[in-house]
Amino acid sequence: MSVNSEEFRQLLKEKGLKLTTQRRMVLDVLQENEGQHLTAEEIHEIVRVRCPEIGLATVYRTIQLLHELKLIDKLNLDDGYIRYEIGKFNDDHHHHHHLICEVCGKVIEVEDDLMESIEERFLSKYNFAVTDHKVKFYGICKDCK
Amino acid sequence: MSVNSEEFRQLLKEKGLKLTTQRRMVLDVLQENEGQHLTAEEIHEIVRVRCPEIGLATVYRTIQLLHELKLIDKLNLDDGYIRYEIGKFNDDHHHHHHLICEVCGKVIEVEDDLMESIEERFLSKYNFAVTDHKVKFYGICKDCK
DNA sequence: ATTCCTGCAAAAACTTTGCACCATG
DNA sequence: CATGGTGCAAAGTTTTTGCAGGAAT
Repeated sequence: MSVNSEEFRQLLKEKGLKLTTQRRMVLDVLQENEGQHLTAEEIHEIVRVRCPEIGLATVYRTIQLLHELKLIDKLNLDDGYIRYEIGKFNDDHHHHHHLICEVCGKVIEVEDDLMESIEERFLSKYNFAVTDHKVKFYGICKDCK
Repeated sequence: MSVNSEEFRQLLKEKGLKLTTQRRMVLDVLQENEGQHLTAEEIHEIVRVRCPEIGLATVYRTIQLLHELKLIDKLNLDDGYIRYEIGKFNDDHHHHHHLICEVCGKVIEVEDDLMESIEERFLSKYNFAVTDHKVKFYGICKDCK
């Protein structure tokens, strides 16, 4: 499920990169906060508890790296921040979507593969081979009705 | 299809706002560039051809206003810009999705209502009433294969 | 040792705000 | 002529970059 230090070191090695305390800690924070949608600033604040000297720039650089390594997923909830979460699609493309309540702003995560039939249709209709998707549904959650 | 000056004036009046040359021109540009995904800066440059004295700040303010009036649609292609396009969902919720090619970056627009069955499912499964959605599919287009 | 990384501060990029003057209704 | 809008410039935010010192292999 989660990536241990040796696996991480190996992934970095393939790109000629090194495993540093800072990289390990940023990944740890993301892994420990699965299901959260954290901004760079939020990640920085959490990491700083254990590693007070870490700079925000390093967090930004690490986040980009983790995204390139496909360890984390980027998402945009239209609030002016880019948010990140640990990638759940490591285990065989099990995507999830976000239901965003327009009243309370709550974000509900949904695991669902219903999108697959649509993706097949795009292949036959437009000859476009979908490899990933990002879906946001806006609406009203059960508590706000 | 497109919003004329009187309709626009009426929409503004309901909010106690005035119809100005600048607002009319920004809306014109968006309407004339249907299918494009324009940034504030791009809109500014196009409007400036006809109205050289318009300021970028006015474009930003107008864009926000048009979005509140639901005349334009906001979209994010993860390139660091917020982009806008004339809303096609005026005519009875006929949404469209974006197919983004990971090789050439081309954005293909797709009109499709296949999402409806999924939305119905969210209602029964999560009691979440979807009112809107934003969908981006990433993949490889036919030209890049 | 060499190469890569980090922290800091400065810069960049995008967007918002304040204010005096101007335009609309 | 009252109210709201505009342009400009300044300030705000979020993110990126340059560089000298520090850490990893």
